[in-house]
Amino acid sequence: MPRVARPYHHGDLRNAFISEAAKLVESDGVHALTLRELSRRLGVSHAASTNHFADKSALLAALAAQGFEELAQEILRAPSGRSPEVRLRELGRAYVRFARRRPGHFRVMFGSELSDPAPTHLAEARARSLSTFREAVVAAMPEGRARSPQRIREAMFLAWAVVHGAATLILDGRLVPQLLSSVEDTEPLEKMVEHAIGVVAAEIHSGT
Amino acid sequence: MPRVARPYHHGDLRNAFISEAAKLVESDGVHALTLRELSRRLGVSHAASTNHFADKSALLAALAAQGFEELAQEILRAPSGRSPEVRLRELGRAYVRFARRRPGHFRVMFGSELSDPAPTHLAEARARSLSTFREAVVAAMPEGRARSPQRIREAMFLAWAVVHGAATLILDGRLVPQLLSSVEDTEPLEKMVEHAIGVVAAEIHSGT
DNA sequence: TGTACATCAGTGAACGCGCGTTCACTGATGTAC
DNA sequence: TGTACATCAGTGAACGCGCGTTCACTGATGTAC
Repeated sequence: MPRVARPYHHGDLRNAFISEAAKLVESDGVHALTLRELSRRLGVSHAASTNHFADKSALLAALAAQGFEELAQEILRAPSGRSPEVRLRELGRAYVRFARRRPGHFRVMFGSELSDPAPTHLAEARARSLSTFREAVVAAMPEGRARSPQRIREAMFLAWAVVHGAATLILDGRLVPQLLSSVEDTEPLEKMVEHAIGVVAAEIHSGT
Repeated sequence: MPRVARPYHHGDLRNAFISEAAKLVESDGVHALTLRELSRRLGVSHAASTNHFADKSALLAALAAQGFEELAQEILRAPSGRSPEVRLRELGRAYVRFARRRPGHFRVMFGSELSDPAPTHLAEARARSLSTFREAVVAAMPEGRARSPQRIREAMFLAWAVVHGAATLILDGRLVPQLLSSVEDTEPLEKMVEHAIGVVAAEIHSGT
């Protein structure tokens, strides 16, 4: 018995909605994300999503939570065997790499469309990925009194500002044409990111 | 003859629309910005804006252009008498200060709601403020071969990523509660910003 | 200083549109026996 | 292996809503003489 072209049951519509949402945000921006457009793209009636998401904000929260989980994984996966400074650089690379690989997730995670307050699972996933980031930054700092609360805050802020700014400018296409001839011009971009991350990692590691 | 409470003619409705738009974006986000809501707040019929803006995107463009003009002014106003490194720090401060003073403008200027391609006056204002930024960064670099195109790109990217990341994280309230106990907690925030800007300015000035 | 008149800057009703959400429904799937 | 039945995951029509935009209109303002 041959499989019908469009089975009544989708199979994994929940995840299909999430990943299609990420694609849509990546190509058209958060403001273009509607449940009806997603349903259209998935070839499903526009009421189908209610079986998987209570409402639109639940879908956004699921997408963001998935993003924070993956970001934490990405950070944890950064090689830790080598020197703290190298590890810190890996951390920064991981953040920017994540943003570039999952631009739709990133935009929603750090956009303003999420409902406030965030549902528990999202708040937890976010807190978890930030803790992971924080721990990696602290580990790269010199020991002793250089790890005062003040110093830690400054290091965190510096590291976060650089990687977040880099990711944001890249995703939003701000570097073209002033700093980059085109978005495909990936090699000079890598060099700029490497340089910025290197400066920050060296600074934090030396702990001046 | 006493002034009527609501004169038929507003006086400067065009600018009123722009500044009310900035306020609305600041408090409720870009997605809450609608012509009808602005009209409501200004106590004017919802068709009144058509006399001043062809459509909604024209209003957004005007708001963004005004923002870029002001940002360029802010950068130019940074004291230039002192050392290049000090001047570079002033530049960074100016960028972050602008974002905090005009959060509504900033969000629209760097958001994704602007029509593409941008109208000429907006494109020009944007290019002008970026050039101003770039010139200030280059001026702070050591002379000679340290000013190669590659080095300039790297310095620009580093400086921009830090201030843009800082501004974005602050405006989006990302620092609370991990790095800041509350948004009003302005003193530790100033210190973090100062530190980050100082690190970057020193790096660019020394030109390693 | 008055008057005629063009232009400017508002009003308010109406439009079509796409949205999120709800609802009764039905086909598909899983399970107990 | 077959059957009865509960549950799950879809459909499609309908809803009310707020939006941007258009339109004929009118009151206010500015200007020529």
